[in-house]
Amino acid sequence: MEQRRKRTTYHHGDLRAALVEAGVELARTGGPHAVVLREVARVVGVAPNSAYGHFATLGALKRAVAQKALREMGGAMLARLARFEEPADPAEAAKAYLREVGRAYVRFALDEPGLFATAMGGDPAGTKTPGFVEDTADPSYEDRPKPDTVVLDALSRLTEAGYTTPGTVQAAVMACWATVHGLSTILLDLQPNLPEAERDAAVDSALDVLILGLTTSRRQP
Amino acid sequence: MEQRRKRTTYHHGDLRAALVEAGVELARTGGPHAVVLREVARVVGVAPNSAYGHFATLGALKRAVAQKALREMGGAMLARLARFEEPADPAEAAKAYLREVGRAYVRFALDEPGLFATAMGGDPAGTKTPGFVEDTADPSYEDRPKPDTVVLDALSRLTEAGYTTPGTVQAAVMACWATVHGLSTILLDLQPNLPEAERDAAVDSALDVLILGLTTSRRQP
DNA sequence: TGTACATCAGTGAACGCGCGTTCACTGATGTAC
DNA sequence: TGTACATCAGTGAACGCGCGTTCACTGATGTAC
Repeated sequence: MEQRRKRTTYHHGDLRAALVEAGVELARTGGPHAVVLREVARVVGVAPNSAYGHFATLGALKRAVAQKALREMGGAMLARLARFEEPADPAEAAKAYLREVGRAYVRFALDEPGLFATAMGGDPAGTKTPGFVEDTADPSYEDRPKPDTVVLDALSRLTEAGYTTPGTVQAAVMACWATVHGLSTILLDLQPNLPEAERDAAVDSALDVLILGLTTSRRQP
Repeated sequence: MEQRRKRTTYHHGDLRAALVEAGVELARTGGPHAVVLREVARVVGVAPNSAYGHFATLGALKRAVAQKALREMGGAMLARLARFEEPADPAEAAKAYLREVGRAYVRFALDEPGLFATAMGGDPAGTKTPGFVEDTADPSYEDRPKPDTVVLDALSRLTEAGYTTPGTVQAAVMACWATVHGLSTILLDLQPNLPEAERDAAVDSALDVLILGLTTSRRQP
């Protein structure tokens, strides 16, 4: 809590980025609630008010932190998916890929609960911030999609495999998202003490139901 | 914020219940974050420290409030379900009932976002409270199940209708819960501005996928 | 190459706030005789 | 029925805390000549 970096130069160099980065680390440990202006400044080793040169308000800083957390989640999912070996059969591959995307989503939530809550937490009582550019074009974002992009990608593969028609993708997205997001928040907030084995079984069986529902024709045979 | 009730007697009568009730009302309006000891006391019209006669700590009060919110959710779901007209065919009835349970869950979340967040919010930084009975046997709770009981009930009806085998109920619970809870949190936190029509469509199609997945045999035909 | 000066980036001190919790207390209540 | 007194339930004032934000400032930087 009182770790602070030494600094030799008077000018920092890139204080804005340092503030956001410190905010992300605080969020990682303690969730969005832990992103507190004075603590962020303390970690960076800078006066409490120096953030006002770069952010109009704490809310603006928190929004930047949330953006970064969201991208870190997308990046983590992508990294895991890169290691995924696809089945030969394209239909099976599409299903297995979607399952893996679901697992990756939940895994990030469980591994990084603070960042997950920060990324997903709604607008954290932040007000509008006129005068400051909100969605900074951070070059480090480019290889890191938002998680919903990853989910969408998996669904379009399912469509290509002939399972869902393009018209129903919209609906399928919500079903997928609800399942993985629901699993994540339930396991984190409501069932935090579930043994690991049961947890994994719950995730897999919920994904079973999801994929079965997505790949079964709407008209019963 | 500064509404306070007048009180004629020095002794309150049932201050404990009044504090919890005031807490629930604050949670209804502003979520768990709004349940603040001094504000609760203010609303009841009592000294800020008087709560310590009934709760060891703010955390204990918040936990009581969360319990009550959870029961209010269960009650609201039950009230809606009582108005539900079942199809004649028992298999269809079981499916339609589950769908209605899902709708009731999400509806409560959308209608009472503050209470929903309070009921579902994990342990809100509250510590253990030795010396105080935690799960008070409040008689007003008896007709109000917890929401998960309602979901479980719907699933056992599905089992009776021959859709799921008793062994897979555990798994089915998680799939259901994830869908309805995920829908709720997504629509509240991540997509708060979705038009009502699209929102309802999203809920229904996600429930479609869920029910289809639950009622389709695991082995593809 | 060296100096003057405008601009920039971070500082130091202070503000007012609402919070949870503590302490010693006092007014009201109910029971015993 | 009336009084004494122990118990109970809420009080008043204060504590120390960390917060977001403001103000006038000063040290460092870069550009013009």
